[in-house]
Amino acid sequence: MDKSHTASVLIDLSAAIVSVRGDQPVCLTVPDVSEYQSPGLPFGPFYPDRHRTMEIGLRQWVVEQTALDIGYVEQLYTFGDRGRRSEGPEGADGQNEEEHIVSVGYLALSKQCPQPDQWSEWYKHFPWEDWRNGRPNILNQQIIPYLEAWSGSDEIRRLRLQQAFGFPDRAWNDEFVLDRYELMYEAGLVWEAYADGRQKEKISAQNGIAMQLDHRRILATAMSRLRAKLKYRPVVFELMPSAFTLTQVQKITEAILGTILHKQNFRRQLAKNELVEPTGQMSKARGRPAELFKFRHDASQSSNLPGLRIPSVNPETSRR
Amino acid sequence: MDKSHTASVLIDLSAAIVSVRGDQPVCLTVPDVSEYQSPGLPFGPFYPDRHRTMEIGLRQWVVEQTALDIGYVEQLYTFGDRGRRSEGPEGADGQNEEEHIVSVGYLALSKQCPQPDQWSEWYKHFPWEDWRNGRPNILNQQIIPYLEAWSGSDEIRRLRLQQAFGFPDRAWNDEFVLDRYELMYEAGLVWEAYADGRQKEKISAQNGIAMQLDHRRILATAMSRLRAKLKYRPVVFELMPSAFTLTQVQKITEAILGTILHKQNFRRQLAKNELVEPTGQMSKARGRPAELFKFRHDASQSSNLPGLRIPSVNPETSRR
DNA sequence: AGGATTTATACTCAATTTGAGCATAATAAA
DNA sequence: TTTATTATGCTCAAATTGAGTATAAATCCT
Repeated sequence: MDKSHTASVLIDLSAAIVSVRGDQPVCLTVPDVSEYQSPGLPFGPFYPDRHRTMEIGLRQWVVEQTALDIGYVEQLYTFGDRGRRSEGPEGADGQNEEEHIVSVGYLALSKQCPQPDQWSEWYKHFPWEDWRNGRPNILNQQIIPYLEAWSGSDEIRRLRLQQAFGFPDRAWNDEFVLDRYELMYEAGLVWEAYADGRQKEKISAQNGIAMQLDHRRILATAMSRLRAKLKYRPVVFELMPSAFTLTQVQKITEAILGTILHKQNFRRQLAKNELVEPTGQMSKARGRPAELFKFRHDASQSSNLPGLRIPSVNPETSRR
Repeated sequence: MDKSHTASVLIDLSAAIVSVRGDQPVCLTVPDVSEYQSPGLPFGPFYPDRHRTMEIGLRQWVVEQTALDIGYVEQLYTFGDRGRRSEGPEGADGQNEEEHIVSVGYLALSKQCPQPDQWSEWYKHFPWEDWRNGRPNILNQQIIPYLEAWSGSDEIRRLRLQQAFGFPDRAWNDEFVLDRYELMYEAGLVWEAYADGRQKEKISAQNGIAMQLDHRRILATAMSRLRAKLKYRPVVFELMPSAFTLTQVQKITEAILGTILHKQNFRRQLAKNELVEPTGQMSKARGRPAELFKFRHDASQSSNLPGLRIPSVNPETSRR
C-alpha cells in the first residue's frame, strides 16, 4: 500500500443538535454574518492530540459553547467534498496550499432548548417534509412540477423522482429526506446549489430556508437517520422529560416523522414493548387527566430495546 | 466559533470488501510483514485535491490495486482514535509532530473473490458469530465464563453482557457483532487489546484471528451493518451472480447472518416483495432442478426496495 | 432398472400482529 | 348541567408469520 500521503486535512465536527419545542422539531443553529445570512449548524475543529475520540471532542465543544446537556450522540456521515468551502485558505497557517476540510456530521439529541432564537424549526428548512396537516401544498405547486420538467424523458431521473417523492403512484416514505434534498439540489431547486452566487435569485425562498455550506444536507441526513432510528430504537425518550404522558410521546414522534399516528395502536405498541412504566402520578391539563409514565432505563446508555412500531394512519380513509 | 485549527490529520480510507466463497463470507485482506503477522484490511490515503469525494477516492484505489468490480459501497464509520498507530511518525514529511490519522471505514460488496489466499473468512476472525451449526462451543467454553468473571458484580457490565450476548436469558441478536467485539476488547479477551505487546501471550489465538490496528473493529462494524441492512434493503443481490436459484440466495443470506432460515417462509418473502423474477431457465445440480431467477433492477443503483424479511427458525423446537 | 437420496416447490393452518374503529371515562370550560 | 376535550378500554376483521405436511423431479447407488 502506498504510504506517502501528500495531503493533510483539517477536520470539522458539525452537529445537528435536535430538540423539540412545542410541536416543532428544532435544531440548534448559529447566525451567519455574510451576505446572505443563512444560518448554519454549530461546528468545531477536531484536535486529535487533545481528544482521544471525535465524539469526545464533539461533546467537549458542545458543552463549552452551548452548555447543553446532550445525552444521545451518533455519528452521521463524513463529508469530504471538495469545494465545500469556497472562502479560500484560512491564512495564518503558514501553508501555501489551500487547506482541505473534511466535516464529520453528528446527530445529538437534547431534552431542552433554551434561547428560542438560536433554535431553528426543521420544517422551515424542509417545508415539504411535514405531512401532519396533509400533503404540503408546496409539493404539487412547486417542487413536483419543476422536478418533472427537470427529469424530462430521462429514465434514471424519473425513477429517482419516483423513489424519493413517491411520485406519481408510490407512497411517500418519510425516511427519504436526504434523497429528496439531494434530488432537489441536483435539479437546482435549492439555494445552496448556486454556491458561487451565480443565479442565486433564480430560486424562490419558498423551498425552505437555506443554510451555510452543506449544513442543510447534514440536517437532512440527521432527519433521515432519526426518523429511521425511531422505528427500531427507543430514542424518542432522549427528547422527553423524565415523566410524560403517552400523548406527549406520540406528539413528539409525530413531529419528528412529520406524520400523524393512530393513537390507540401507538399506545398498544408502547405497552407491548414494555418501554414505559407508570409513575403513579397524573397530568393536569385540558381534558381527562392522563397517567404519567417514565422510560424504563433497562440498559445504561444507548439501549438496544426494540423501539417503536409505527402505526400510521392512512390519510385517504380515516380522520385521525 | 473557533476557526484556528491547530492540528491537521491524514485520512485513510479502509475498506471491508466482502464477498462469499462457497458457504463462507469472506473479506479481502492484505498480509502483514511485522512480528505478529496479523492480516489487515486494505486501505489507501485520501487525496482531497485529487478526488472530489471520499467514495470516489476509495473506488479509485480499489480498482487500481485489486481490479475488483465493487458495485455497492457504503460508508461505515470514521474512527479518530488516538493511538491507533503506535509505530510512530511516518517520517519524510518534514513535520515535527506525529501525524495523526483518521480512518474512514467503508463496506463494499463484490460478486467475485478471485485469489483465494487474499480473502479471509469472517468466522475465522469471529468464530462466535457463526450459529449455523448451533451455538458455537467457544461461547460457553471460553468467552462467557471469562466475561462473567470480568463483569463480577458490576451492574453496568452485567447489563452490557446481557445485551450483547443475550446471556443468560435473552435471545442472541445477530446484529450486535460490534457490541460483542467491543465488550471482548474491553475485557481483554481479544489480542488487539494488548497493542503494545504487553501480555500478548495471555490471549489464546482461539478467540478468532486478530487483525492489524483497529481493522477487526472495522470488520465487526461492517458485519453488523450488513446483517442489519440485509433485512431492509435488497443488498444480497450485490453478492449474487446475475442468475441464481432461490436456495442460493438463502444460503448466502444465512452465511452473512450466521443463522439458519426457514426455507419455505424465506421464499414466501422473496415472492411477496417481488424482488426476483424467473429467467425461464433451470439449474442443474444434485436433486430436483431449481428455477433460475434474476434480481429485478427496478431502481438504478442503490435501490430502495424493501429487502428481505428474515424468517428465522427456532433451534429449540425445529430441525431445519 | 428401481429404490434411496436429494432438492424444490406447493399448500395448510393456527397464532400473532396489524389497521381501523367504537365506546366509555374523566376532567375543565361554558 | 351540558359541552368540549382528552384518555383509555375493547373489538374485530385482515394480514402476516411461524411451523409444518405433502408432493414433485431430479441424481445416486447397487
